Amino acid sequence: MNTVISIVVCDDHTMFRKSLSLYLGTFKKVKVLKDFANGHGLVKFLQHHQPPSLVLMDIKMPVMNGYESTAFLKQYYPKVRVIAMSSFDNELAIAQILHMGASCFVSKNDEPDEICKAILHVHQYGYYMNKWMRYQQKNQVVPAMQLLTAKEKTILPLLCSSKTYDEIASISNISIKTVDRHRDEIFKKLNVQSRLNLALFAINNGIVV
Amino acid sequence: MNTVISIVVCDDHTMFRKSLSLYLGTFKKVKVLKDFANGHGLVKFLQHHQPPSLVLMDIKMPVMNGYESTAFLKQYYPKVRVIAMSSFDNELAIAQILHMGASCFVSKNDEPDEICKAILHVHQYGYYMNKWMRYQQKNQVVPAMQLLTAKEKTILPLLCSSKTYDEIASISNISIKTVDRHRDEIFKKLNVQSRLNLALFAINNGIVV
DNA sequence: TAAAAAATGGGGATTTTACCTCATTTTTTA
DNA sequence: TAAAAAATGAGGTAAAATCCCCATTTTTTA
Repeated sequence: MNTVISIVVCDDHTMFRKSLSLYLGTFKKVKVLKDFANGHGLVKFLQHHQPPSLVLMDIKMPVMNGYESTAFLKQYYPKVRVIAMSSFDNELAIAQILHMGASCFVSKNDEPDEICKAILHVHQYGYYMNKWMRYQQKNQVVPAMQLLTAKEKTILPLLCSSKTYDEIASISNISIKTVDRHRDEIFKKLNVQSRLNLALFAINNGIVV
Repeated sequence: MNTVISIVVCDDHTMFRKSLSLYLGTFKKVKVLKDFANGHGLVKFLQHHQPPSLVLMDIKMPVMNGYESTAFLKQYYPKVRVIAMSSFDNELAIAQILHMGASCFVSKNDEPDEICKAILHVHQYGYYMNKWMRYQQKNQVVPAMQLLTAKEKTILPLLCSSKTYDEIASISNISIKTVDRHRDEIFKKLNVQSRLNLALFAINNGIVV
């Protein structure tokens, strides 16, 4: 293929996003169409522009994170390939973003060269087997958030804040006892024993910011 | 001045570090000597090489973080200017790194152009007044860690883990009651009401990883 | 439409945290 | 060396969190 690969970069850190875009732009085969601080910018862009062939997607972003953005793309623009990026090389987070429809994952701790290979390979073959993908395939990792029910997912971020159960119950319009039950289930499913532990886990997985 | 500004970049994210280095290398006035994943790499480098005139220093890094690395540079290589960088634009963290001896702070959310200006200005005048520095000067921010005593600093990360007071006491070789007292003081000084709150604060300040 | 899963919430017990007061010893600093 | 700061720890209380049990209603799925 000699066509230029059009790319959009989504990452909340301007300096990273811009310098990576500049770097990628030095390759003849790649053209960075646009870059956004979160998925929302991309969504608005797609309303009036042709979609790129590929999106480099950070996982942890404000407003609209990588999980939501990837799910959106897969629903409305299924042909757009997504390569997920993250600074936390957490197997559950990787499993989650792949489950949302990402074609590949690269770590921000990888060499920049790795992302070039990923771009070229994903564009040509639809996948790229690096160490992260091999690990996922070998260990059949189940994404943590998959284990949680809809209600549990809404309770989770509240448990990761300094709100009391009283406040969480009030915000969620349910009784403290129900919050209690949901907490029980979440703890069991994610294998933690305290809200502090849960918060550390959630931060580590990009589930809460 | 027409001399080339020699720079070292310290940041644990390879992809960011490398692509930023490539970007900075495109400027005639700047030469990126070397880049490291943490302060320890820089320390080893300085044992056998001439120091750079400037270091771009991430705050949150494993092994040897930005605070420690800046303090080290100021003690043994006081002529080397440090520009601190971070993804969390936390005023207390900025105050802390400036207190350790950094000449300027730039956020990873700033435009890449901002770092160029900072480099040129710090190299020429020793300082660069951007919005972060203005805020610090205007509000006379006192770095949080400054408020804590030595013992409190050692207890802090333990409080941010899921250890019980029993375990913390055992690890620290003091009674639970003493842990209790230290916790009291830390909470008051940092104005938090729970360990979960403390952990979120500490993560947000790059105090714990 | 029947079965399964999810969401709801009451009762109750134990543990852990949070927050006081007070006092002694050790270390640091002026 | 005297004063100040830091580290130590006891006693006690109230609140919050953790972890069980149980059952009913609602929603989803096969």
